Amino acid sequence: MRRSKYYIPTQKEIPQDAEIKSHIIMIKGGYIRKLSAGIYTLLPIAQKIMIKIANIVRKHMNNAGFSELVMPIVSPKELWEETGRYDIYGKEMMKFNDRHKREFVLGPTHEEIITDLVRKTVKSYKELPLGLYQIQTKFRDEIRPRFGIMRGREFLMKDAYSFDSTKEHAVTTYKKVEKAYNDIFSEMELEFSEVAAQSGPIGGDTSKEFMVHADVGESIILKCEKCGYVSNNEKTELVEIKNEKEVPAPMEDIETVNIKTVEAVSGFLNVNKSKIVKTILVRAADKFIAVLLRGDRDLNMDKLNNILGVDASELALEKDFVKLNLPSGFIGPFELPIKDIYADISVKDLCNFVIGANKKDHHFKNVNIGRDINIDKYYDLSFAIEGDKCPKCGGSLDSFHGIEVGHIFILGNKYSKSMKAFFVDDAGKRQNFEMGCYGIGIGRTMASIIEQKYSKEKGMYWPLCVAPCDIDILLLNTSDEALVKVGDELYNELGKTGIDTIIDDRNINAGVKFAESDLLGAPIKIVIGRKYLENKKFEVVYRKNNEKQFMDHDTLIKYIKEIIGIKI
RNA sequence: CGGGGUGUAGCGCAGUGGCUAGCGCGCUCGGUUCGGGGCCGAGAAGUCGGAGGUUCAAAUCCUCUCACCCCGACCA
Repeated sequence: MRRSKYYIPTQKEIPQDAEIKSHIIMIKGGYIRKLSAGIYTLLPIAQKIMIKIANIVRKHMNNAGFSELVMPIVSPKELWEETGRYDIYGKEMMKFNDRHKREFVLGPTHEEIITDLVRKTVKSYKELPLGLYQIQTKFRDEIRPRFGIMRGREFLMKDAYSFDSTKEHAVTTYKKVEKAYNDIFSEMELEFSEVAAQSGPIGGDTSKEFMVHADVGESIILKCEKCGYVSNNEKTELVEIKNEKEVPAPMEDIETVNIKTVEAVSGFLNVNKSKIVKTILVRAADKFIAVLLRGDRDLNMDKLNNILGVDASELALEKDFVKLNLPSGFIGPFELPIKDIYADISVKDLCNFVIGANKKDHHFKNVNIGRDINIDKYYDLSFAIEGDKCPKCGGSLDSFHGIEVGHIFILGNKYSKSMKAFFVDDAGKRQNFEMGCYGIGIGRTMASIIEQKYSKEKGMYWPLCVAPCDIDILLLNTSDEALVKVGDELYNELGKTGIDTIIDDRNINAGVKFAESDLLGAPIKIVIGRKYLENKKFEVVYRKNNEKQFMDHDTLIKYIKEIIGIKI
């Protein structure tokens, strides 16, 4: 295309609300425009990239035996009530009424819709396994959309669903998708990790996340340097958190006026946070429980919920403390009027520690388990952090940030059961489908590529398979007819071979063209300036390695075909 | 949802009671430059987020409201 006729509304200023690289580049480079919080228009170059990413995903999903369909974005409330997710999904789900006052939702995901479809159409084991996917807009009314399309409310997602006759077959399908995902992200030249993401009731290797390595990633990943075990910090199991043995000192009651937080207690008493045990009051299923954690550890609500066997629990509010007549900021396990106490393994073997005294403005010092308080069982309740022990081999865990671009999951019969989705097996018996679901954020993948491939010095580099165009010709001087002719001829010649070329034929400053070219990130950049007229050599940069070369016409064509050939 | 912040030209911002609201970038026109968002000149462009109030006088003070952004949602 000719840049003069193409729509790429760039801007020089960094938008006020853009914080991360990909967001800044996408706004400056004319990829996206915000319409409302978390809602964006995809402009032509972004749309081209999205289509290419989607097509790579399609190719590998098709290979894995899945068929593409498209489900409606709007679905009736009743379907969501069948699984109970109408309430569980809560405020994230955008709800509205039609003119007849019937209630509908904008699909945040499509398990219910696909299960409904399959239960109505698939009746026999002979039709299984069945794999279906769509590339569809999703809407989730996120609490806090941010980072441009990285965490938007409206976003494009590939979501796939599998239906198998047995658990074993479901695992086979799951493995196929796992392979497909590895191929997809590898093809896009992303550095990523496949990360364990589930330790709950289903257990085992039944859920994995695909994480693109990036400092701005919202997920924290732990990796064992010794055995290579990788997991999301939300899911990393902890077997042991070491505490030093000490000679017990006598317990003391200390006045701590208005000293409420671990931070404050630590400073006031001059003790390390790891020598404080915090008592967290949690409301779970209409009753209150207390959780004991070492002061430097954070409570992982997911782990707690799994242990309690509840879907959700929440921290007690100030009014709960009032109701229970507990002094907020000073509660502790000593004579606590809450009988359900869950202690984290970080508290085990801890000696001479500090706890709240259950008395306003008082803490106890030198508390010891067995002597002052009793704990008969320890649970794994905290987030793993760098330096913790690997649950597999005992090695040390390292941590880094990642962007979750894909998630694969074995669902079992959770949906097929609640929605009464059956098939008849080879023994003539009615069975629930064994399901799996598999997502990839298409827009988020695009943003992730920018996070990894853009640098201030070299500009953006889009891998050929996803690039908004293959070649970017910078025609620096449009008032020089001879040069214009050279540019046009090259542009037309490449166009005829089907190579996707853009030529910057605008009558503007060279600096602007270079700056915008760095934002566009076409893998091959060709510069035609006055220097060309001297020696008839094109300046060519392959952005992947940022190598600048000068070559004559025939060499250039050969070079381009070589590089583009890699793609085909 | 809690806390904080911001809304003034397309974008980034200045303007804390006083005349006709400014600056940079962008845009238009003219000139110049012609390999890293260049330079000179001229110009177009604003219901100062909205509503109400205080005042002789409001972008500026007050109330309400809307939108957007940031932090938090680990507090024991």
